[in-house]
Amino acid sequence: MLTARCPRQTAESLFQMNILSELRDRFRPVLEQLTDDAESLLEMIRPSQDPRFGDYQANCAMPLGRVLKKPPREIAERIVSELNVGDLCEPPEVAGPGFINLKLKDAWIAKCIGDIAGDDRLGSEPVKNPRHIVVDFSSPNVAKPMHVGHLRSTVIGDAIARMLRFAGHQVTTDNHIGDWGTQFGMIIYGYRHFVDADAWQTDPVGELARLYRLVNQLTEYHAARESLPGIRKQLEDRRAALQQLEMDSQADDGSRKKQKKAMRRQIAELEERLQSLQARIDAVESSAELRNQAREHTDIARLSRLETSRLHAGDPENRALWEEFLPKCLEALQRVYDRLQITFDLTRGESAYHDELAGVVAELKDRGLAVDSDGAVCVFIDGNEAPFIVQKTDGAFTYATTDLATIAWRVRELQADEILYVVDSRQSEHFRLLFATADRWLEQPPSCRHVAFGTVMGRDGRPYKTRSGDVVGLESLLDEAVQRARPVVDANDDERDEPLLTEEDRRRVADIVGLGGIKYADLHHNRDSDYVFDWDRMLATTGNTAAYMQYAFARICGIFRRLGIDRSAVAASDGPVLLPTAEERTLALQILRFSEAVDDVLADYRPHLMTVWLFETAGCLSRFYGACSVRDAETPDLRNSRLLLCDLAARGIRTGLSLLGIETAEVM
RNA sequence: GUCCCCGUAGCUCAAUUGGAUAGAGCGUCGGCCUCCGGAGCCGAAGGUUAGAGGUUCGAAUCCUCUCGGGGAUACCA
Repeated sequence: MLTARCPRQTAESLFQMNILSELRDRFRPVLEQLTDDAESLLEMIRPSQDPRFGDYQANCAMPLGRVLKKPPREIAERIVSELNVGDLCEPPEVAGPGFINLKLKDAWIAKCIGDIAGDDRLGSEPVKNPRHIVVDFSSPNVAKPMHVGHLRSTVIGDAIARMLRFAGHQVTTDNHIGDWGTQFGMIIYGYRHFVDADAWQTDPVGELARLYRLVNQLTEYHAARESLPGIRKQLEDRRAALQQLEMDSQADDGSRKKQKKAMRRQIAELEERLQSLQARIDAVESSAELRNQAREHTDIARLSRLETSRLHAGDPENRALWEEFLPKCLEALQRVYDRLQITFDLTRGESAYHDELAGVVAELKDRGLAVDSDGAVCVFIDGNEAPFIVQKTDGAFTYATTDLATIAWRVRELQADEILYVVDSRQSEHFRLLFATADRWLEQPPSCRHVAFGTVMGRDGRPYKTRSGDVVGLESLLDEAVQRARPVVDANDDERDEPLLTEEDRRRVADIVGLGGIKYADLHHNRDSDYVFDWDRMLATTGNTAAYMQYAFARICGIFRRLGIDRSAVAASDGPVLLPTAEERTLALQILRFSEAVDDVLADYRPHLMTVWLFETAGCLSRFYGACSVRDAETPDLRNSRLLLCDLAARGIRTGLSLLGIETAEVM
């Protein structure tokens, strides 16, 4: 099996190397003769799950059989007889109820490998109709320190933005930070009453975080004390009711059983709430200082809300404090983003839209979309019980109003075609109402999409917290990741006869492995399921992890280094692509599927489909190593061909990881 | 109460959105090799896809009900 490599493609002559698209192009004219709706049937051409059924399969004969009222096998035979795929496939086979199985010719795979050998995009073609897509992600509240909850939005949003950009879309990443909300009133109040002047001088951001936590704690303390008697009463009532029910009913019928069950659950919930309220109260009362502060600031909740509304009303002193606090908060955020290598084109927080909110509400009312209801201004969307509140009884606007103003701005100023919100799935109702409102309000509403994701859980199956029950700060999380990655890096290098890494190298590699591990663990889960945060699995050197993938890359680099061969020289050389073994063929085909992986991710914004490709590629690579020696290849051509496969696999892995925001190291 | 999501191997997750015999990793057990980076490769065990009906050539996936878990639910963002 031997095929001459095509002449190098120039950068200008972009070509397509997407097997699925190619096959669909071949099927299209045939299917168009049979039906008006060829496109939906073309979707049914897909990679085979089982290699026994070839490389790809077309499942369109069965549904077509129903429409045309003919046996599906007969239709499949007809499609096959009219299909022109002789240059790329072995003769197609019809199997089962009417599956058409397609096996690619080795020669064609080899030719395609030759075509993409010099291509940095591995044959992934930029989209023909680029759109302007705003990706709204991360969006922390500035006065509060970032925590593990912000990680998913940040990592998933960044990966999606990178891939959209790679695919050729115009992308604007926008960090819609919370820089105008109630938390600012809280730190203003805290600053006025509790600031530690020395701490403020040396570590302003840390001091602001402390002030926020303090005010929050005191506020919750008073709220807890206030609600405690009510909860106790409820609990007693429930317990009494349950007892009554148990005495009344000798014979349990179904509904009574259910009632009791519901009651027990309510009791358990109340007990839990009572416990956590009590813990909050105890935390304050066990410290003399906090006890005093609580006594002196009984009205803290109302007063800090007042600070917020003063800020919004333009009070010069509060405004000055805000101006002073904000840059320091942004700096702290930037530190985290720098470490994660995440950038935003825009950081337009809520404050940027403040002046437009009154206009938004007025316009909604004029258009009859918003109405007064119980003193608040609301938009009601059919089919939703909950209102979309754009102005509260006290006259303040809500995040609903801000989000509407933001959409309008993005359409007006950015000419955005599409907006993606990478936000926790718990906010899906908000977005449903937001999008429905925007659709009715704007003349040319953009296409909006809530890219939702689940909660980060601990190993106990509950939301990830520290042992004391606090949320985990993001910076300490990143520190721990790097710290845990270091022994893994050390162990690998120490095993060598001659260690390759300097102290500085090791630090850098630990950074890459640790931070990559955190990102990869998040991204390799289907985004809408909750996922369990587990250090050991995250940094494992086996299995579907960043470390394993980074290792696969470094291993190839090591082979080239040991053989004294420059990788770029291999990609640029002209020589035949040879695929004599099953392992070489499988690896080659897998490499050609890179562009499918990019398409799959973007079809529904699911980065985990890229990790699937990466993991399968690494698997193909390992099997290839086992079966095919590069160094001891029988002929120079074969060796060169194998080097080319190695180089392409390495570049595929590096590119795939980089689209997920994950780095690689040539030596690790 | 209403609405939304979920339930797949011991554990963590997939399953190309209705396709063929439900797949990986970890863990367990058993093999391989003087192995270019073994962080490897091959194999085994492990499943009534929570349960019951239904739709059709075909269901983990769609519909109905039951059980179990989570979330949202009028002025926090």
